[in-house]
Amino acid sequence: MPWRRTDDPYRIWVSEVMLQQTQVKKVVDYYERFIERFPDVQHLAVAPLQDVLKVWEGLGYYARARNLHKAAQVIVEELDGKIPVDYTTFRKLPGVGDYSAAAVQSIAFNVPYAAVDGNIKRVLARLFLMEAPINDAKSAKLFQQRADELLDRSAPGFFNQAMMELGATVCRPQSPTCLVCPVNMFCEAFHTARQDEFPYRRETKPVPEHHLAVGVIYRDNAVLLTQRQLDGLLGGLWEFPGGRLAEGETAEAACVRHIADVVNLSVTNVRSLTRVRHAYTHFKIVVDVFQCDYRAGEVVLKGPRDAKWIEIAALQDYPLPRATHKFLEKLIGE
DNA sequence: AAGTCGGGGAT
DNA sequence: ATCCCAGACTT
Repeated sequence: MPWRRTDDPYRIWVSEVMLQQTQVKKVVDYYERFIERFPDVQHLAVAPLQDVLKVWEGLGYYARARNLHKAAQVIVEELDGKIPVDYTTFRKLPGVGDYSAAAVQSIAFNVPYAAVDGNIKRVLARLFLMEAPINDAKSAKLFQQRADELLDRSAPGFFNQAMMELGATVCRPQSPTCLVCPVNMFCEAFHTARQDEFPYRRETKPVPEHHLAVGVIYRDNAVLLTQRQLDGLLGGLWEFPGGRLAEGETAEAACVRHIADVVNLSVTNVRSLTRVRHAYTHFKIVVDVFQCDYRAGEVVLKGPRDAKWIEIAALQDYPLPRATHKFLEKLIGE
């Protein structure tokens, strides 16, 4: 991992933010490109948010990028441009929670805080037969206490990384390889052959599926792209206008209706392009994509933060959601 | 304490 | 299909 070969606290911080709820393999390329484009906290602080989102495009949880950007500005403006060597100060920065504060402070500065992430909770649950569900907020304090007790205060960064590495490679969710585990002699689950029962999890709820219709509106050689508000789902990313189907409504009718509602345009020659599916954390979507031609009206936004007519070739300059990328190729092929 | 917020690899 | 990932923030 490239962030293991540096002692630059900025780089270690960036890696820890990217690694939130994201697997190492996925992060590596994004990390390399991010560091190349924003090599230090000053470069990140002065960069336009759109540039940061473009580099983050496809990594998900875009609030991480917005918070990282904002935190960099706070560091430059209020903290002398240096990552604070202090847990409490660093923890106050936007996007820095208990885990990231402990990880960065311990790995970059050798400050003795125990990090607790998903991997470590699983390792602890098995080591001590902890029945607290690892996906329940009520369990957090218990796992933190166990981690605090176990922490090697002479080498906290090394210890935290070793615990996570153990969880990622040996003490895996399914089929842990206990026979080659370096700490199996300490593990209560292994001693009682109950490693497959742990960790406990609280039940998760089924996710609903929504049906959407969006329209690619052509006018001269351009199409209309709208930007989402900065807060909420996919904040700051660009997309084609559309929305959910009403009860009993056809996708085509919903497309025309939402275009009238969201950007105040009337369109004509509506033709179906394709259908894509995508899964978010709390719901799934089926999106019917239409192409259509501008007929009349002036763009007035209800919902989006901004809108622009752009040429198809310029789409690659904008941060777009994965669901949009799923039909972009068909659009360019036209 | 529960809900929101992406995307993809592993199984 | 389902799980779950080097979580943080809002309500």
